[in-house]
Amino acid sequence: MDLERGKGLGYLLERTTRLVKLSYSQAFKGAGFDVTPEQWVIMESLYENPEGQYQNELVEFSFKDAPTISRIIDLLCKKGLASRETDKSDKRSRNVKLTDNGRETVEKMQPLVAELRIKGWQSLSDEDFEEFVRMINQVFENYK
Amino acid sequence: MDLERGKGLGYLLERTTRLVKLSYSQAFKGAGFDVTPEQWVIMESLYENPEGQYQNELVEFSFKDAPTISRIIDLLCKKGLASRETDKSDKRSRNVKLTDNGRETVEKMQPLVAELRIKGWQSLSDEDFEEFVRMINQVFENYK
DNA sequence: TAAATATATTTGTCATGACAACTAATTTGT
DNA sequence: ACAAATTAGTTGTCATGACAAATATATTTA
Repeated sequence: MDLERGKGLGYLLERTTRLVKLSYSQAFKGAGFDVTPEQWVIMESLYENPEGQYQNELVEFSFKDAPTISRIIDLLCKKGLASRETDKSDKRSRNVKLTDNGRETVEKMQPLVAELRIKGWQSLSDEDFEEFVRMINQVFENYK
Repeated sequence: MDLERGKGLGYLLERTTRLVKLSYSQAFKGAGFDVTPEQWVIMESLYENPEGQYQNELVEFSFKDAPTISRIIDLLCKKGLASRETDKSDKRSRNVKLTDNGRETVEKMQPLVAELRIKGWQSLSDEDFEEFVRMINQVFENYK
């Protein structure tokens, strides 16, 4: 890589992340799923939490801000993939759950996502994976 | 990192990239520079190419699409940091250059950017850097 | 050379993401 | 108990980014 052009880490991270997202996005669309990668991440989290999650939990989990999460959930609800219910004991909170349709969609998408994840690691070893996770998390900590 | 939650590579890349961009963005703002990280990347490229660059060159360099680049340049021009001139021999092409003010701004920002780049690599060795570049570029190739 | 293609850029639309400001509900401090 | 502070979520605004479609100019090809 041509790092002498001074583009540095941010450039590498940014263009790769953009490509990964694009790849997921096109694969989803190509397989007939009207779901963005961002929506997928939320759906996966909801799938693993069948009792539902409060929006602030999703905010914490995703490192995105509350408005962003609010709008992603708006879209999931509009598409009938998730539902929102005001909490009985704290009327500020809204519990988000997948609908039956949402759960089915996650299950149908899982094999495709598994494939895409494998694709990303081609030509990289298990050790590489661990190293990569260590380093990217160090970078994350460095900017936190 | 809690990878068993199935978030995979995309999640790691995405949240880290978002944080890096946020960190740059806030540092720029805090230092009084009204420049986004995306605008900075373009400005840096233009600084290294004083003869100017055509928008399609910037598209290729950045891996972004033409509309995105067109709009980033709109903003740079609006802020008086860059200028656009229709090419004499090919009236479709527009040559983009930094203005004097744009060049000065780059020079003033450079030390801050250097600091931020160092910050990102804290606790990581030179070998780490090389490994990281190798791996992230492999991931990039895997999705290309 | 005229018609078909290709290229460079722009405009429109939508989703994401950051920030500020707002509403509504809950908790704290006195 | 009540005013102040905190918390959960929403709405507005702007920049970025992807995609589709449009415009304008160049190039190719029949």
